[in-house]
Amino acid sequence: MPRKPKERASRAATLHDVAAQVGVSAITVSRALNTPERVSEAVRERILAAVDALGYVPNRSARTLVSSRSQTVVVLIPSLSNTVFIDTLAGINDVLDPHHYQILIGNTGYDDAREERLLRTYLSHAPDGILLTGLRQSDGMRTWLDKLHIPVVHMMGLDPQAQRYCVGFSQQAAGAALTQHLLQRGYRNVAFFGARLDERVMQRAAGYRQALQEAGIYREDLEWLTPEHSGIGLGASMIAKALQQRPEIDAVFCCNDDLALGVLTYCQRNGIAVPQRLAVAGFNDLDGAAWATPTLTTIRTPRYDIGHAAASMLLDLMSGNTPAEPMQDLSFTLQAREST
Amino acid sequence: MPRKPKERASRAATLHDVAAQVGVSAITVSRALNTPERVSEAVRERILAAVDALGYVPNRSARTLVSSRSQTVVVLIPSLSNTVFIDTLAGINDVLDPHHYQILIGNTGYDDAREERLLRTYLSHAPDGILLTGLRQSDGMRTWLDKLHIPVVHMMGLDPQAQRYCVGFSQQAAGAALTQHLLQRGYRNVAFFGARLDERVMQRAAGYRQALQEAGIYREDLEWLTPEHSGIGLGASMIAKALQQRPEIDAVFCCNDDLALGVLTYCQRNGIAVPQRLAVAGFNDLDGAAWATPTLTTIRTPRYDIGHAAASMLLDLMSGNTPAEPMQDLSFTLQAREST
DNA sequence: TTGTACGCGTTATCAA
DNA sequence: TTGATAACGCGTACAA
Repeated sequence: MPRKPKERASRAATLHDVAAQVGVSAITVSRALNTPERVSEAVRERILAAVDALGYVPNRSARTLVSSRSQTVVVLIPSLSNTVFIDTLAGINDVLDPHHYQILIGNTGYDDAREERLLRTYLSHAPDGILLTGLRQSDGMRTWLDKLHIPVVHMMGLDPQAQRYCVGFSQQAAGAALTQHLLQRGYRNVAFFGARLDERVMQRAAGYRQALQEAGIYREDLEWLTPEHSGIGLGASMIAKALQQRPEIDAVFCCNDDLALGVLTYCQRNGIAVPQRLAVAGFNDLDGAAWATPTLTTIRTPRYDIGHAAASMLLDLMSGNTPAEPMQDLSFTLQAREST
Repeated sequence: MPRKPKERASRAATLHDVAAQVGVSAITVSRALNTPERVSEAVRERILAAVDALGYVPNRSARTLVSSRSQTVVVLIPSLSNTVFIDTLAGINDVLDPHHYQILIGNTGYDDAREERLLRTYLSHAPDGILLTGLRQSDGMRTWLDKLHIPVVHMMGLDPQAQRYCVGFSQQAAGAALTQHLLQRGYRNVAFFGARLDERVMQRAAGYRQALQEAGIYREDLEWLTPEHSGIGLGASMIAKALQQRPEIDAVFCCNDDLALGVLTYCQRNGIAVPQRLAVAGFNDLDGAAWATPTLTTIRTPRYDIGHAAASMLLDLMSGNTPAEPMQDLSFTLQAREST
């Protein structure tokens, strides 16, 4: 049955509206917009004029429905207020934007249940690909993902079994490297401050333990772990408590720079000499680390590159290719500064 | 003609697949998921089991297409690495999430052309509502928006003509208030540091000028404006240059806290006494302001509340209601601390 | 409570 | 270069 145009109050213009105005068929308008070279220049110009005049905007839902390609990538990250993931997003965007992929950002809030809920919701957009943070997704998520045959790349960490596509670096190796640096500098009572205790923090803690155990001086009672959200204030209160409970500590490995900046502030306000009385190290090398007083020793993480490489790998997978290397280790750099 | 199911390799499960498995019609499955109370419990349970077994995920495109409601809201912000907008997003999310609206985040990068491009792209999702940052959208954007009859709420600033829906506070009044605070403290040669020079920064500058002009001591040559991106490093280099060019300045109004923290760092490293030799003030009251040495005087901005209120207003508009108050002034607070 | 018929706006396919 | 036709997967309207 031929289409009979409905007389609704004022709906958005469609391809048919543009086609009617120009006096061509809808498919010609579609081609004028998507494959302009396949439409004569005269017609094309009249079509583009009509598109402007009517304020026509293509309807992505219709396109997705019929072409079964959404040109959409879902990215799940734990937090929007953490520079690390924003930098990663920038890398992702720089790769996908030129290819006209839309990015749907999901903020999991470091919450596994929420991550699973978000994923299910976002799957309804029929994304062409998915980028996930970390590798500790629940079995439920794995099941959904396996059924849908949508390419997935994991960011930040590495898969010990190398069974999934992933781009990142060894958080544990980085934790060990930073701890060894402290040991080399002569510190013996090295504390570890961990907040939020997500996958990556716990891997850094594992690296810390490993290095101290190898040196034969690991002590469980020099670890302060809290599920609280990280922040400068938290770092300040943690060092206050730690110095009271274990005054012998002479160095602190903070699981991120925010905590470390809090420790530095506390030391400055309380006349604790850094790095003489206490060495302080952070993780990530945020903007503030190089500007702190004293400047902060930390681990520089390749987060922009991780986003960039993960998106590139995903692009490859979405084109039906198999990446040569399913696991990319982008490594890290020890940034030694005044605080140690 | 009745639908004939295609035999494709392995597509995602559809309502029909679930229906076939259970032995009911597709519409019954649809009802079981959307209005469960209208389906008998026995059938519903079998349907839910089949949904799980098949890994069925509803197709949003199809739903949007047929119902002409996308349950989607587009939010355009200038930057993801600025805490201000992340906090705003949190407020938006807390309102829209419970109503099952999806948020599409567009990052304009403080670029008007990019904002317009992004908007056009995102309009293809047929959003039910739009949240924009600021009020300086191009004429092109206004035209598109007017044609589509999609509710729009502007965030952060206020419309002088009160012709558009907006939630924010007067950036100019805040700039004036902070400047008056410096004058009250006895500072006379008050400099202004502006970076990136977006709409809001220029309004703060206008407030700064207004206050100094009212005091009869405005000097054009104490303004340092740069289109560069803001940052701690930039603040440090700006104060270095300013002190060299105009050694008489005794206070600095930085257009945001990042610049101000850079100024503080520079002063600390160069033995410049704050606030005795130089007063320093920022804008926004970020986490670091209260932890700086000395603590930083700044303007606390209600950014979470702005997001919350803007989303609430949009929700109202999307339901077809007309908000009682089209313009909400959420005001600001002067946070006086040690640096002044 | 359940089902049938139809169309949402677009593109793939095939034909002219 | 252009067009006719048929889907894509779902919800609305109506019927049983």
